[in-house]
Amino acid sequence: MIARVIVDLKHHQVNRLFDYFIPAEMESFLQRGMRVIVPFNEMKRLGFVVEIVEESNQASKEIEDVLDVEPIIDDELFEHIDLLMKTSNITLSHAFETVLPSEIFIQYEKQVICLDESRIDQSLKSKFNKNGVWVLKKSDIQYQYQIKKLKEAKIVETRTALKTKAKAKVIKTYHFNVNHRYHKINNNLELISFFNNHDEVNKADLNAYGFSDAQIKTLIKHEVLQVIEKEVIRNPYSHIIENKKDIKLTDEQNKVLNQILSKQDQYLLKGVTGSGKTEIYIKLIESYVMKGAKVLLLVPEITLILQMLKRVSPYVEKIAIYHSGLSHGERYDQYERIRNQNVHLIIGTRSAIFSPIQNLGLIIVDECHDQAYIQEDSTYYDAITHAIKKASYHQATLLLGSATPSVEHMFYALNKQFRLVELKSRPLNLPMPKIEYVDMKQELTKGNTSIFSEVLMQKIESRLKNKEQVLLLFNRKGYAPYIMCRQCGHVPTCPTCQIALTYFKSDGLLKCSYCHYKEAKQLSCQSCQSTAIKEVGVGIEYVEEVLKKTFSNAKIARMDKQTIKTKNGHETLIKDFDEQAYDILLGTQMIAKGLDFKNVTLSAIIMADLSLNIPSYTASEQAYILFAQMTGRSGRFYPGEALVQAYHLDHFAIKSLSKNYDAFYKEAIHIRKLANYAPFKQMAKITFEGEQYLKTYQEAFKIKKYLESQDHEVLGPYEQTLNRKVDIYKFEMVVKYIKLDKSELFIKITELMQKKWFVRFFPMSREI
DNA sequence: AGCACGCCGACT
DNA sequence: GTCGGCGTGCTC
Repeated sequence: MIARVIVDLKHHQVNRLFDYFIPAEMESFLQRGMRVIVPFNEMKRLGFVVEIVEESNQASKEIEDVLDVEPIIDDELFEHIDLLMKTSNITLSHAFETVLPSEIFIQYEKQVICLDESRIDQSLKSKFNKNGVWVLKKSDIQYQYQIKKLKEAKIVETRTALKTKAKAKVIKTYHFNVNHRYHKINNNLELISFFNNHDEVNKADLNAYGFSDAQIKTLIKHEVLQVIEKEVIRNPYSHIIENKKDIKLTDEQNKVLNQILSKQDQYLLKGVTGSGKTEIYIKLIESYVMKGAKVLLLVPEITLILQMLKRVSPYVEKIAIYHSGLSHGERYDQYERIRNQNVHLIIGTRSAIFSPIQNLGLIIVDECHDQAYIQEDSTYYDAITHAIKKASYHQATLLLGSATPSVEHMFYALNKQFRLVELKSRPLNLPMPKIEYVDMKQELTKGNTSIFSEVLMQKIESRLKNKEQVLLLFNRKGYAPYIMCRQCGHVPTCPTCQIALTYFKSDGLLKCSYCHYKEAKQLSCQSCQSTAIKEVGVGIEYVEEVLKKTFSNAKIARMDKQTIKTKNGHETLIKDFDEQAYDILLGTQMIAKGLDFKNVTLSAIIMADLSLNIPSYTASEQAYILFAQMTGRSGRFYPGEALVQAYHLDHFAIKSLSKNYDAFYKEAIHIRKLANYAPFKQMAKITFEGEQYLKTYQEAFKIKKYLESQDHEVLGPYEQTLNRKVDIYKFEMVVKYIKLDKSELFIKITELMQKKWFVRFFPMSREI
């Protein structure tokens, strides 16, 4: 028998199946989806069995080891892998890596084993540990020649050692054996009496009561104490204890709940901000758990998991948490709990969509408009697309929830791909916040040069007086978007991206917003040594400064990437603001995400224009979502107001805020239709990288011609200069299509990859 | 991606 | 003759 194996190496040149003989003793239990260790070109590697076949003329080596008792990849996961491979041109190894937790992968360690210590050069002796093993580090490459010589002389040998990243955590507990036959037991009467009151005791407790390790050891030796090993779950959120409150649904909420419960289907729940979507989630979860089905609840960000957990935990007994921020050990435990069907509810971020849930009845995707459901780095995927797949696979109900669905999801709902259910009002008869606009052009003619309009200042003042809270959005990081020398006009730029560096006052740094480049801000100009350096434009740090000057008696907090850097920084800030340790919370777009503050009665957007000037066809949609979510933070428990300051108030993303989502959608979908953007045409970006300018352009052009011959519209290729690597030229094009045969395109791309071009296909729209 | 091998040039 | 750098070719 032959196993067809994908080897854990992420490169297009080895992106195919390799055949291995299955040793007779493995034949009975080896299955598709299991992890194996295989010899591969002078090394040992982890592999995944994708297929088992009778014969192959390719195989020449045997599988060395099988790591699993049960397949770690089931049929469902293979389908997700398949979908990933059809979405963008990644390697199979990338796909496996994406759907599996990193803990089930293996770390490879190259070891040099000493065979004859006496013949090893003095200078190398310190490299070996006391067992005569030298673990090679990256920096040890310089010794490769010496090692080779030693190997030839049979003084050392090398091997690949494999290490797991996480294991089950085991604690030992001690149990008193009444049937022991230890005659000197009377020396330990104290200990015995201790066990009269305690059944199972762990070592730390025994030590704490004054029993020494030596004492314990002796008693174990004479079988007075029995050791019981127990696996324990590392629980990252064990400190959450919340009280159960009775949830009373409004008539509108009840109607929606019953609609969703009545039929297994895929729903889009559109409910205005503060309409109580979470209460519906809780009722749904309770109902499914009662039926014995499992529920998966996705939220866009790690920080929202805690909030959701606080809300949901009183109603569900066994909850697993799954996200990328867990430690190896924690994630391993949560993964095993899910696999062993030991939980009712899984709360997680986008990667949780791949968790191995059996008997799944319901998937909820909260704030489904959020871009965070799309992973854009090495492996592109849209968790919502996979949620649809997962729901179909399990015949589970899917519920996408948002106050502001993406234009595409709304379009699909209106075209019956999702069943649309709506919540149009807030409970407790609370009105939606009243929206007011301020034209900053007029503010200037009135003689107010501040970034705060007079109306806004008055409104903040009155909130401070009434001990109510204010949320302010200013969506630009740092202190100033760039700095300039007034003597010679020099602007510090990023050496790789060639764009102006953003100035961060609190760290005294200049940072590039495209790559990770940063440098210290100098007191004098690097070009002419003048000290007349001026900040140009405003960022959130500057706004904070002005705010503190203007309202010197108010307690003001700032929330952006910089201020929440510390662990729990975000959590602490939210908690403090909620407990009214601050009057005003100023933040970038992160303050608009899913927060529920009782005492906020004013939310304001300063310089709304900042969010509109992004070069993407979804810019207006993203801006509207941000604004609507932001204004929706106000007046959740007491009537509230919202204020929008901008220069271009006539933009529809701003104008429709005072109307409703449907007004925005109508305008947005009209523009999409006119410009042939998604959802009317699907869109994708293809990037080409190569060492030669002209050749790379030509190869890109060939692909363009090919796509055009298939009647697809192609924009570009145009050169990309931003964030370009040294000596690598980059071209980019956008293809618009209705139905694209990607497998044929990917084959062409793969051919280019083999010829040392680097080509990537990124979806820009969601295909459903 | 990661490994060995082979060629080349520099340095005893 | 040795050592290290880099390009090339292969992986069941």
